Amino acid sequence: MDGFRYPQFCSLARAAEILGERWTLPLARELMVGPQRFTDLRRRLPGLSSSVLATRLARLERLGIVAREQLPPPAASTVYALTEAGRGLEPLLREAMRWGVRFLGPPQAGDHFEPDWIPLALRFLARTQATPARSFEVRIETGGSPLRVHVRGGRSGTKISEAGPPFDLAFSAPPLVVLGLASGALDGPATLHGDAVRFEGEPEAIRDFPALFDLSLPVP
Amino acid sequence: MDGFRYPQFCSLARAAEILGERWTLPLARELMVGPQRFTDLRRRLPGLSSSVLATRLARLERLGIVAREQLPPPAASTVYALTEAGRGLEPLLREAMRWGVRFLGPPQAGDHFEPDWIPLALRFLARTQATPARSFEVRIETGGSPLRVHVRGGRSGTKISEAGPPFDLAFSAPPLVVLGLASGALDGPATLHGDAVRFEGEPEAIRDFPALFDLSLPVP
DNA sequence: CGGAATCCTCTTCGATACTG
DNA sequence: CAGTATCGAAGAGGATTCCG
Repeated sequence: MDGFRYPQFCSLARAAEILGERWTLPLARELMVGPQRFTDLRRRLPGLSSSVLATRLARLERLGIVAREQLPPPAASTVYALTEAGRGLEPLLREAMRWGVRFLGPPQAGDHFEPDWIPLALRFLARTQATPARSFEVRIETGGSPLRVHVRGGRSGTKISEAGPPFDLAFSAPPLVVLGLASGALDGPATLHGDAVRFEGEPEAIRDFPALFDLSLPVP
Repeated sequence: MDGFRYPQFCSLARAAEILGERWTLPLARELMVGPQRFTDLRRRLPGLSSSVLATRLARLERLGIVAREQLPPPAASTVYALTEAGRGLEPLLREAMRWGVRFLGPPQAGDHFEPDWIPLALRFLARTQATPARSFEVRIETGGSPLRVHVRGGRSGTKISEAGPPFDLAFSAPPLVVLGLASGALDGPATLHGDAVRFEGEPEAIRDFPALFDLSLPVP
């Protein structure tokens, strides 16, 4: 009842027993964005049935990777959040996301997409070696209030933070355009001056933007 | 026929599709040790049937993660080796191994164990922050010829290499004793002077050995 | 909203046996 | 040695329904 067991004395096998179940990795990614309600998770993971979701959450809770929390009265509801052990998955998810980029390819019909995957991806795919000393405020248009991410290159790699600090260039674009700019799949200057994007600051800075990330997408 | 597909435009989902199948992660770990024959893999992964192994290898080969190679005439035989993309799994496996340590626990009856997992684990679990400037030659007793690993602490983290360079302390021990010493689960000085271990050099250096690794096992 | 319970289908696993 | 072929059993997945 507690999943498959690899008969091996190896910590990688233990990790694989937990994470190797279907949907567990995408589920962990969603929780990495922030605490979510059961219904949020169902919406964000189309194809995942409620019974399987309940099973996965129960197991992760039992293992101490996820914890339920009660939201304060106004919005009284249960949310699922990562525990310490769950947040410890970040390096693993980061490397999985990096490795998977080579298999990403262009979006397929029916593929789901969440705007707030972009801030997560920028965080996970930020270069850790020296990058150009440029700073950006990226505003991701979601339909609702834009997500804001501050991106700063530097000697010790790219740093991602909440919006706020000064910037060379701020630009506002739809999620997939941000991804295209970060990967270099879209031509920076042309896109910046196109209809879909608004910006303020130094437009030339956009040329350095892709260098801040480890993200090379096959051009669609 | 090509496995489950998560309907998501996300590189983590692509990685999960490939690595989420049963046995794939342990299989990748075995290939990370070095190229292996079909039969080697069956022996090293008890419980994995030949048909499933063949299926996994075929898929990984099709995806360009594993390649067959022919050994030169004397030992004419096929081996499976990681390609570039396969070797690119190292950071992911490293983080999975690190994360899984918290679930490792003591060996269970029936758990399989390969001596050469120890060099791999030392490599993957080496600390990346500053560690004590001590160097060790670790000789892992396998029953056959000992595996040798050179471990050196320093300002930029622990470095693992083939045996060779000078050392403060060299010691020879069975695999699980090496693991116990690295994790701190075994008392260094007592173990070193016990029956199971032979050493040369500065015995006091053993006290610094656990500090060179990110490995804290729950004491059995 | 947040699940638990059912039911049914479809994989997939693992064992075994067999072959070049 | 390096697989393929076959097969029965188990389990996972998905849809749906119902309930607090």
